[in-house]
Amino acid sequence: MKHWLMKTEPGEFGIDDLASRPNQTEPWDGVRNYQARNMIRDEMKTNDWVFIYHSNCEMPSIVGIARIAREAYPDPTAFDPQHKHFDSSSQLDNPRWYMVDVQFVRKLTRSIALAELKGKPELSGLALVRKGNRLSVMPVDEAMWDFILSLE
DNA sequence: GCCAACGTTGGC
DNA sequence: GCCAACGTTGGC
Repeated sequence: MKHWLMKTEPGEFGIDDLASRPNQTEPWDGVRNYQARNMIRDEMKTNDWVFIYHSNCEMPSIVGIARIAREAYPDPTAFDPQHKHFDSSSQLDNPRWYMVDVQFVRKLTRSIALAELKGKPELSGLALVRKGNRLSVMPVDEAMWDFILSLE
């Protein structure tokens, strides 16, 4: 069982939006970064745990927990010329971009801010706290996962 | 294959 | 809104 962190902008689609979806589940479309794509396509498995992280907002924070509800399948928004995330180089018979379905589990009892995470030596290896990090999907060591939950 | 230009991410 | 960091593009 792997552990992950996935970023989302609460102004676009936040943890509360996820919780209010049918089955509390949402296709995590729009990932257009190869490193993130490779993890989504090749490594994420059903029932893997996910931290939901709010980025690009007043207080960037880990806000909740989700699980992988469906393993990788082609991201249809890449095929739709009308869509914001359209990519003409992704072909139906050779999809370039993939997505998973993510299901809400629970919100944290308190949001844990990036600023707080940055101060923890236990998390120095976490990609999220490293300067210039732009990955929207990243693995989280089990030890770090447990440590972050202990801050709750 | 190099690298400058450009676009995007995302904290602050 | 600013800007550093980083990824992608495309000319050569």
